[in-house]
Amino acid sequence: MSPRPTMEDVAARAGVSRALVSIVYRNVPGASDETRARVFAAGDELGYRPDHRARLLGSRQRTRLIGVAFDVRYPFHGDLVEALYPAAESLGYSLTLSAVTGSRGEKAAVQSLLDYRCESLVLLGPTSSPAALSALAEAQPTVVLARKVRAAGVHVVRTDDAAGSRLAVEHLLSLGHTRIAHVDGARAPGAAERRTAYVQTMRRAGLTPVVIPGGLTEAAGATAVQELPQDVTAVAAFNDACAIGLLHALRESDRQVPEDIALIGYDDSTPSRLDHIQLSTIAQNADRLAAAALDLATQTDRESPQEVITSPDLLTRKTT
Amino acid sequence: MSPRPTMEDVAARAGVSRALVSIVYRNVPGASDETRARVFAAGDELGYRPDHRARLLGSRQRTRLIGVAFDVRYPFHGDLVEALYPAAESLGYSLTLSAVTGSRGEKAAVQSLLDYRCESLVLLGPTSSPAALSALAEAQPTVVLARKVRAAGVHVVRTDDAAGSRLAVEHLLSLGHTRIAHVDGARAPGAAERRTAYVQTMRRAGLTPVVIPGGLTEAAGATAVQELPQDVTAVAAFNDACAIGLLHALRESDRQVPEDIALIGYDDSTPSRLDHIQLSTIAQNADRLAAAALDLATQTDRESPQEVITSPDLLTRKTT
DNA sequence: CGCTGATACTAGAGCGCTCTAGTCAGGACA
DNA sequence: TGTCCTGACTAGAGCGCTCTAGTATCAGCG
Repeated sequence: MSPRPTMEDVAARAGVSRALVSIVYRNVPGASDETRARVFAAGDELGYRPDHRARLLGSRQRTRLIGVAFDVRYPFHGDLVEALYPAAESLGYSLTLSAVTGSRGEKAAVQSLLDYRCESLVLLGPTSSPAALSALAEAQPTVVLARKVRAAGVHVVRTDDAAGSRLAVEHLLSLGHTRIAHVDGARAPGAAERRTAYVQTMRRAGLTPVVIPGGLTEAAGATAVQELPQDVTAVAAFNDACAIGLLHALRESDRQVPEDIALIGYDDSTPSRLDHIQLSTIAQNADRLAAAALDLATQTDRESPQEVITSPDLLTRKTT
Repeated sequence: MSPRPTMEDVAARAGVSRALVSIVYRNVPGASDETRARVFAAGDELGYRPDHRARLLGSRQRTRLIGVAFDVRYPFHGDLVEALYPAAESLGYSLTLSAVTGSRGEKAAVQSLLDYRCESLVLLGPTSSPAALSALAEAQPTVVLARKVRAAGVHVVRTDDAAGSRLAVEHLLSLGHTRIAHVDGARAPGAAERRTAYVQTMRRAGLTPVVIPGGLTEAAGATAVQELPQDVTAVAAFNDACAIGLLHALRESDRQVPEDIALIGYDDSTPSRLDHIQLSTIAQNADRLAAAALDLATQTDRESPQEVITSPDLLTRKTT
């Protein structure tokens, strides 16, 4: 295993100084096109790649590194990470990931990001206290993605729960439904907003809201079916899991979806896409969220922590 | 934003040299207990954390850094990453992650790991060619996790598909089934091994194997139901998706699972755990895989690339 | 002919660590 | 007294870069 070539090696081979190689590889002005080509050729021949660590160490102020903490257990975090990469690249930043797992807490994940001296932090659905988040924000720009929090100095990017709920109800209304129930998410984050938006949208349409206590699990959805008034023709559920529970309970009691009852979920989770489920749902737009998060993360003006709220999208599948 | 404290700051505050602070923080011999305590106290007061980048740069040969490339789209990769963290820690290594996404290929992911000068590479279910993998293995120990490949110099850690298939069939046999069919995975990776093991296990039990062409999607499973002989009382499917397709098609044709037909999948995927599915399945043991992968990754003797095959576990839920 | 101002390039310090090769004090021993 | 440890600590080079402050060369110009 021969040691990897360094700038020195490339410089020697190209017959220039180390500094010039640096100039060429950083793509900054100060070298002729001819020399650039020669340096790159030498680098390629040696299989040279700049050492990221040394590069970061050397660059005085800006590391152009953004730390991302995500939870491996949430598929949606995967979608966000996927969207964050190109967003970071287009801003000239690179990403370093740190996973939160069952056995590795958020604190450990964030700490390892800080050890890499990230310029800013993007935390996906963090569960830390507002105080802990504020403490992080003091040292570097910190963006909370996909969770609603109020913490001093912390930027927040999330989707508009009220708008999503409205979207779901309006979709059902546009399909001609008038007896629309909402199975709520109890005290889950976002449940209150979705419930309120449902009620308001119904009222605005001159209809009577019917809120049925639910929860964020399939079991909760299945139980809620028993509370469903007979005349209800459509249900907007708090989330996909709840909707799927409803779906199966309805099918078991021989009610056809969407013929007898239309059903819409919330989240666009993986199960919602299964062939035999094909749940209509509300999707958060990962690309928009990612772009907004990185915009805030790279914003140097640290005066005003911001809250960016993006609107979700309606995904009609086969249950409406 | 005051710059983060460095070793110099800690040294000054503790009244010792920078080198001694290094000794203390690396937890190596060469400092008295009393001084250790004083240095740590000074560090804590300043909120000092060693700079990971500088640490890696400075340490001549060994970076004790393992690069992990995973695909954000596979929940199982999340399980593996989760298992890798503690495994790495117990060996005194740290992990750096790089995600493969729809828009970010394996090559880019691996390249960024190499830019961090990882000592070795662990690739989760890589799709690169054996030649490309071999090329990587020339520069540093490379472990392919959860994919069967033959590439020169590359370590492979995977679960034993044949054993898993055998486990599934033996489970059905132990339940008293004798007419057991296998819905296969066509040309999917692992399908041949699982099919062969099924056939052998059946023959060894003196039974006639029934292999039905399937695939790795729900649709494939649903279609396979039509090919199912009437007298079959149990099915071992290629994977969970296929089994779930079977499950729904069976239910639609009013056949009860497990009463009329028992069903077992393979993978322990998220949908298999859903309340109304509760699919019995074969699970890969992430902890064992992770431990074996890191064992190989940190093995300095590079003479013999190894293949470690761990055995999977049977998970009985409600379909058998 | 010197002066200005590019452009192309280089020397060398410095980033925050690790690590080798020390120094220094004190104790054991002859 | 001198020699040889040993344990505690330090000086300083070096890791592979970046970046400031240069130098060298040349064209243009009065």
